Amino acid sequence: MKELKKGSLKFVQRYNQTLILRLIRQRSPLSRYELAKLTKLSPTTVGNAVDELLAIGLLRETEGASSGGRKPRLLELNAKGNLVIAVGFMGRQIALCNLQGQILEQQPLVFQSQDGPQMLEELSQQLKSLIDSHQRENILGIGISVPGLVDPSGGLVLLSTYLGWESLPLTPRLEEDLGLPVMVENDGIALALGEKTFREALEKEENFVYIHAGYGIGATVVLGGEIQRGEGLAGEIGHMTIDWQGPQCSCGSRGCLEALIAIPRLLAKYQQSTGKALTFAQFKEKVAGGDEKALEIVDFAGGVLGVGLVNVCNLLNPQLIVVGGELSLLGELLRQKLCQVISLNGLPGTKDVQVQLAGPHSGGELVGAASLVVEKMFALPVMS
Amino acid sequence: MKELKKGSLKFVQRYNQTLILRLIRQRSPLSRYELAKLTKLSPTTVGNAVDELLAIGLLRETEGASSGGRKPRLLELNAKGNLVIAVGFMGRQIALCNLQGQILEQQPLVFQSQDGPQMLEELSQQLKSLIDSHQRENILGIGISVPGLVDPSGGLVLLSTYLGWESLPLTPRLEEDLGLPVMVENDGIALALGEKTFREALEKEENFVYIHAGYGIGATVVLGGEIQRGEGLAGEIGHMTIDWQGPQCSCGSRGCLEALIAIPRLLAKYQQSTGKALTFAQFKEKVAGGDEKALEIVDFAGGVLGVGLVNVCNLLNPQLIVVGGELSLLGELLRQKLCQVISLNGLPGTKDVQVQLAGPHSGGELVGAASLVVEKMFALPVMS
DNA sequence: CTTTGTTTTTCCAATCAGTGAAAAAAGTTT
DNA sequence: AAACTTTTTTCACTGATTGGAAAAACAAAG
Repeated sequence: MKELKKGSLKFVQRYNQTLILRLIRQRSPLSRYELAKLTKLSPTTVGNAVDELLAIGLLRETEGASSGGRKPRLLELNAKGNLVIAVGFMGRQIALCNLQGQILEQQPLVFQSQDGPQMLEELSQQLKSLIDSHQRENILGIGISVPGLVDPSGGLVLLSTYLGWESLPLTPRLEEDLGLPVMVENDGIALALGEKTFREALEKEENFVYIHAGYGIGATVVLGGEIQRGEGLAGEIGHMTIDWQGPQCSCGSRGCLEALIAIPRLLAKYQQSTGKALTFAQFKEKVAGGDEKALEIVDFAGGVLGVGLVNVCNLLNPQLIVVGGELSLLGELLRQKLCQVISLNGLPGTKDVQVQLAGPHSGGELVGAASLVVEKMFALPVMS
Repeated sequence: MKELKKGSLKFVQRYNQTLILRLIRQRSPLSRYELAKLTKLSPTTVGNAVDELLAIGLLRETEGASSGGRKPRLLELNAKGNLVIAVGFMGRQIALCNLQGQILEQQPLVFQSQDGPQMLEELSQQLKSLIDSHQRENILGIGISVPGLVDPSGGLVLLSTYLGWESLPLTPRLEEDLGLPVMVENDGIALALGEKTFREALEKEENFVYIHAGYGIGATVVLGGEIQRGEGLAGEIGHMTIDWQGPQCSCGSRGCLEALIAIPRLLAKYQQSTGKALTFAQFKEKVAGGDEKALEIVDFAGGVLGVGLVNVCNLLNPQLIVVGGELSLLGELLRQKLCQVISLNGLPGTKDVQVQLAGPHSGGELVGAASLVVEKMFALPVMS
């Protein structure tokens, strides 16, 4: 049974306050009067909650135009005074974002030392100088996206071969150094959370799957508006069996998605049929240039990934699939093949799924990292 | 964005009341004193909530033994005074259950008329006589499990080819006739909900997948303690592609789970290799009798279903998989093959999943139907 | 310029759920 | 019978929401 906590009056207050905050994010600017109508809370309650949010500095008040009566005092997010630092270890970038997930400032994350735990010291230094160049009190927190296995609640990086980290208490150390809240997440989850957080303001997509396809293939599953982690390791779509008697995969199974269409496999396939060994960047150019063999391989990749997506759709029936990762750089061609396979092989009900590529507009790692902190601000409280 | 409702004081009260009710279900009998300690609510609050629950008749008070002080007045569920009627259209049975999901009385559901909407009238009659033979005020509601497409919130059966129903307003009609709350669900979901509801009292399994494998193959996904319906049609695991270039399936894809191991396929396979056409019941006996060809086919079915389960585990990483449906009658042999495939082909983290057969102990359709009503009683309220 | 009407915000008394401590009740043990 | 324990009830208090009324601020009409 879920660990259940008692309900209290304080909880109701925090809940309603968050409700108001979310409403303002979604449809700002709003007056107290409008908020009261929308939430069906009493004017008093709205007034008190707003006063508090103003005092904390989360909201900002501006004058509105009268529509024949007293001028409304419009409320909106105080974007300037609420900043978030985003750290992306995949792309080795660091950025300053606002609450809407817009990047205000960006700089590369550079390390003198080799990969390993000692990077932490340098990271801390670089963060410190970024914090000091702005007002510390305007910074809400720091979100970090790390490729690897992460324990977000403890703030640990359990294992990141890419960075040479193992059981590194990232969050506690930085929090002590910097005196600001710090949150870590796996890069895939951060990406999906970024999509969810900053899309939520616009539309309601409670059920979607974010696919990261590149050198490996993973997925992040969001159902009922919640990221689903299962017992901690959900989303390993890369080792889904598509071809029961297909080629052996490193995982022990046969015909896994990854064994068929991870980037190294595609490049190998290209080399097999043409004799040319390419990097992925070169391959991408071939595709853009209309190279026949390359297009064939994109078609193949789309076909296989499409079958994988059909499997996912049949099982979870999401409203949206976002395809990110390097493979998504292959562009519209890939997307169309995916849609084609889905509409051909999907079940009647499940194939109305939208397929989108996570283009540059779609945030990326830094926005995902920022969303770790932003989500907290707008998350409805749970009983405590 | 989720439709958000305001928080109110009344909500807190209802929430805490439910909290107490759930605690009593889980660890009854409990005294008010113990409840206050467990919930960390004040004695006053617990006292008031319990008084109300007693007044409604949901709880019962008994005398406890003193441990050196005043005798505790122990509280437990008032099982006798809170009954639920369960209707299972798959097995055509009707039953009277208590809040723990135990079946107290069971009778076949018989119809004079042919399949079709007119069955409803007869159902209503039979329910009426069952209600009249007990005290109406002791009956909390009626839960109905229907094979087919169901809209539970509207109480409609959208389509059930098996029963010859289409767009039938089942719930509204019965509620009008009988004056009791009625709930419908798809049979697969009801089964899974039954597992969830009556297991919750014992252990916490928030992430599990219920597989119904028989003439068709479906799944019900429970993540974070919530049944996941996606956009309405989740769980169609039967058309998951396992063998990319395998045999054509009726759905348009190739090598679907159903195309490989639905019961008709298994029987056909048996006929192919032995020339004998069997019913499933006969096939089951062959298996029990140790018939070599039959065992081979069970092994095959387990192998294929196992791959499907690995795919599910990799994606969702559940804690438990319950295999129900006719195929589960093949017993331990099948289960062991499934476990074997999972431990061979699963990823390191995801293969600690438990696999259980939904044996007769595991409730079944009627318990699932009953759980529709019971769940409502113990569900934590949401803001309204 | 004043009056009237509208829109928005603030104020106020009332309600109601939860709190914590103390009293009361009901036992057991010495 | 007295002392101690355990459990329940009582009571005065806090604090969040409520709904209505008053006040504030403004536009348009007279």
